[in-house]
Amino acid sequence: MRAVRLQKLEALKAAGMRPYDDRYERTHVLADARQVAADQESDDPESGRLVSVAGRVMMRRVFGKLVFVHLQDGSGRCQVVLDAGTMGDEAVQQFQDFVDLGDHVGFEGRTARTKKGEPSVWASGWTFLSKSLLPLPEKWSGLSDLEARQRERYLDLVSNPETRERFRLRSRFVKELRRYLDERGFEEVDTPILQTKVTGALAKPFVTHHNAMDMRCVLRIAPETWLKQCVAGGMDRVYEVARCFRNEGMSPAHLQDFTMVEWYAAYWNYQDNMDFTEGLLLHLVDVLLGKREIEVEGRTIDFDTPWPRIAMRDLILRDSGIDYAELETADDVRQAIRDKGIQLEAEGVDQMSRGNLIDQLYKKVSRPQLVNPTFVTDHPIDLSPLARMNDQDPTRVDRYQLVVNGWEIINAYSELVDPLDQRARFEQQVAARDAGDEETLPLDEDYLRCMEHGMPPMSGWGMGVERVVALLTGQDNLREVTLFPLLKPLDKSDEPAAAAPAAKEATTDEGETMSDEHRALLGSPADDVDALGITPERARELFDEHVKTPSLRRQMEQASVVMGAMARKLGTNEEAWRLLGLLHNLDFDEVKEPERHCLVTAEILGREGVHPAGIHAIAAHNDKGLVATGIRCVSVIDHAVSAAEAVVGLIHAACQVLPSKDVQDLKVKSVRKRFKNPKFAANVERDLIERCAGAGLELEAFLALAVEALQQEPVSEA
RNA sequence: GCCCGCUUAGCUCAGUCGGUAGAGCAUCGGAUUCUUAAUCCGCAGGUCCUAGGUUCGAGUCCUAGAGCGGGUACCA
Repeated sequence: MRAVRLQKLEALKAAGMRPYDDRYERTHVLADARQVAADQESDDPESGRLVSVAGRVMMRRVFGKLVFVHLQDGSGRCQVVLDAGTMGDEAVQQFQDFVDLGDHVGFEGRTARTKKGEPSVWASGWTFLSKSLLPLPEKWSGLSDLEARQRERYLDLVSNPETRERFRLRSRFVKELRRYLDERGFEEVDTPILQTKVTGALAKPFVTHHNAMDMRCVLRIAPETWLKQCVAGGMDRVYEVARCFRNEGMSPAHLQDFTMVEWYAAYWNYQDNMDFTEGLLLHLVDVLLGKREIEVEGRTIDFDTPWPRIAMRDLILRDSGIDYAELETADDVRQAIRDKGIQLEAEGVDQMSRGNLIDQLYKKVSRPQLVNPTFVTDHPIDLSPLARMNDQDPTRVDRYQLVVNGWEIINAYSELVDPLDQRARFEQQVAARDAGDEETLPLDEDYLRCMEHGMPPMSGWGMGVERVVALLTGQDNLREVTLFPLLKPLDKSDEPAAAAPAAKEATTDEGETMSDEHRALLGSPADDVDALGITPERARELFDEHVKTPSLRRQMEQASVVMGAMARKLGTNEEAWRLLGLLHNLDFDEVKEPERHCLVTAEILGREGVHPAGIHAIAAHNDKGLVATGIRCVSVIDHAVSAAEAVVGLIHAACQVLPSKDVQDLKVKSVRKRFKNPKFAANVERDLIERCAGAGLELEAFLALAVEALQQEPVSEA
């Protein structure tokens, strides 16, 4: 079909037309042209307006020398009629010969109505604007495959009007929200997305690397603390439409890249906040929908105010019969939940803190029941490190969440502005982190300093834009209101797996020293791993258990340091790379046969559930034993492990010939010289070091990086 | 993470018990000056997601993998 269209493209060029024009002067958008045609007194083109319109050809019906075309632009659709009598045989014939569904075409003509009364433009001439080479989706069903609709959203937008409407509503929603806030004295600001600390929420961040500053950065998970600093600076009311990123599980109600609106207003508390919020959202619902009831998943949601305000304690008491105010410890709460026969699905219930248990209980028994907008207020203090403590009850905070249809739409509080209390809360967070809680806030001295300079009382909130828009448009999946959600690439050519078969092929006639079982253990290469699948603590235990020789221990620790430096340089997962360095020779003390070296490590790490790419990287560094059977360096990590493990040998040897034997006195230049001298430390495999190229580092830069890393983080032989 | 499901023509979808892979729309050729998912006649169009396996024979059965979706867990 594409070939046919390419032929047409050539043909129309040969006929002197331009397949891709640069502009077209429109007098009317299609919806307006159609309206003009509908409103005119006579059906007759003679009495119609002379107009020019443009759009995509969506449908065509041919009656010999009479052609009906449905044209679509951003405003809608309008029919265009071409007839030989008005336009001439040749122009109609050329249109027939050259134009396909999907092409963009401009028409001049007069507004009119057909004999059947359809408002139309009676064309007197047409202009080619853009040739399409690929066909549109089926005209009646449109594009329905969800994956295709996300990968090729433009086709979804062209062929499914309801999709177009949904995104139009999202756009209007944000515009109207801005207008509402602007009119009430809020200033819109922009705060950093790229930052050095995780602040403002409890979530795992995306980690990246700043090359010029050579430092770890994270993408923001919330703009909260920046906005409060704006208020401290005298911007009494601020807001931001903030793209935020959270590196957490995906679900219909969670995106990793999403839009949150936050605002803060000085001198308000959370009660003021609720009043304001009710007015704001009701206004948006009225303006955007023109009605206050909507249907989602067969349920009716009624936005009519006032919305109930229920304290979390009362809510849970109502729904489960448990009054957590009477339960002082986590164990008491756990017991009460068990006594009521309530089953919490969450993992780690046995270790959960009191606050977390209450939160889980709420999510289980109460939140799903909340269909109409409801303010859930007065949360336990330990889940709200940035919220103001309640004056009467120090175990809870002045906070609310707005829940609609079981979704948390808004999270708000009277902000904590007491620097001493804030510091204590941060310290609790740090303690929780030390106790193993992964999602805690780090102590933020910059923010505390701002607070110590004085912050006015204030209240504000964060609202998930996608969630609200999904609600208003009756969608149950946030991807339906995200134009281009993240999808895995389909193009297999750029995946590392494509390179692996080549390595396999090259070795078919070589010795088979490895069993299939072993081969299976060795994993598959990948440029990076999100998580190695082993904790640092466990890696250290394995290290202590298997590696006894002091020099080997030193060598592995140094390799770990170098791997860490490489990861920072390359912007990859530093922790995983460090662990690979630490574990790469795990079996060296225990395995005597060189060809079995790494296989035992692979077995051990396989049992520990280590990421296959990591096992592959370690296995690939024993080129003496395993290269014959096909395990060789393919990915970035593979090359990095080899280069790191070899370079520490060279550096150690170079240190030994220094008078002080101290790495601090080692010069990069001398390491470079030693490298070039094959007689120096002859058993250090230079070709392994050169694998740094495969990790994207030039030799000289890599040597410097390794030396500096070991100087900054010396490893003693103990 | 774990569990379940889906993947067939450009699009929307059938495909029986394991026995020559189908329809509609779109495309291509033909008829048609008032259609509204036009109609009528005809042609063409396939990596049945990928790789293995079982079988005389696999879209169909088995194994592994990929993409997507759903559920569940995690998630201010």
